[in-house]
Amino acid sequence: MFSKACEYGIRAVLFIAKQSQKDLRPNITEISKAIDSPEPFTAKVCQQLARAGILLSKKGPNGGFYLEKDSTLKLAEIVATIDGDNIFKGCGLGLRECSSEHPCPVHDQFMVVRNGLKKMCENTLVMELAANLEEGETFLKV
Amino acid sequence: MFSKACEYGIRAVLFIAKQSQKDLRPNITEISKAIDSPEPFTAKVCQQLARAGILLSKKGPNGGFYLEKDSTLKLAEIVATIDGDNIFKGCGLGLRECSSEHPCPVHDQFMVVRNGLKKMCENTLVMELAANLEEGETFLKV
DNA sequence: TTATTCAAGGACAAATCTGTCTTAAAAAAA
DNA sequence: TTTTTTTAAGACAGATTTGTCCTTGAATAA
Repeated sequence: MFSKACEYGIRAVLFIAKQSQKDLRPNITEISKAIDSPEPFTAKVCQQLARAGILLSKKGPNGGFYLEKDSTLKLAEIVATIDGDNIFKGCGLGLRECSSEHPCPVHDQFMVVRNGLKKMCENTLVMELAANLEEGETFLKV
Repeated sequence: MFSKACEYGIRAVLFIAKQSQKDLRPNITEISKAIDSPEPFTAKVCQQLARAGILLSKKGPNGGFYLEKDSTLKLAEIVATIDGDNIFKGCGLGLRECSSEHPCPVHDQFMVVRNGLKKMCENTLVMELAANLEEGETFLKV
């Protein structure tokens, strides 16, 4: 569904969000340990998210990645930054032009599924998911 | 969402289904022209589907690929054969173990979307999609 | 000011996916 | 039986994704 980069990206952001709620600013080593991901690859993804303004970063001692405590970041923004929005908009069968005027054979069926994914990602707040994480109700690795 | 191989596979099967309804047995050249896909790559995909028993094939003059007219083939079988069933079952964030006992932070939300996709693919009959194609209501290329 | 800690960035390597080419083998038609 | 048409299969090549390594530069603390 999502690329590896996107999976790591979401997991990293959720960990960072959880730490940010505790006024901590994890560095890449801590992040990749917490989410069990390859460190240099995860660094790339976090850098990309920081360039896009999704994450904030601070260099030097006690630096790391963080989010504003009152961030209203949604899942959809992470996905769109890393994987683009083709998953939310593209044709399920790969047609360049697929619309109600020129539909592929599964156009209507896919629209329902894709819109479900889109709505879900747009309605899911990173900070809320991070709160559940904090309670130990959900997990970021294994 | 799906791999290129899977996109071509579905489009190829739908074209073959449509032709089978007319008692025709298209060869690879005709198939890849009809769905606008790279011929040798499409051949691989069709061979894979034939090996899996999804498609039937016949060698020699007037040979080609075909389906039984009363085939009850569903979209889900094509997808599972080419891309595996990870898209229907796997964790959205890539966790090896993700279940209600050990859920990732988006487990419940993804389950809804994934089940929607799964149900849709399991309920969609290739022969019905092919019928709409025949009416010129839907398209397999551009 | 200096040393340390960190993100940023670029070059590289491996693996997978996508796509091509060539040859073999089967089946029908001539 | 021979030729032609077709699928089948394997080796290869390019592109993309995934993952690694090394250097640079910024920021803080000492």
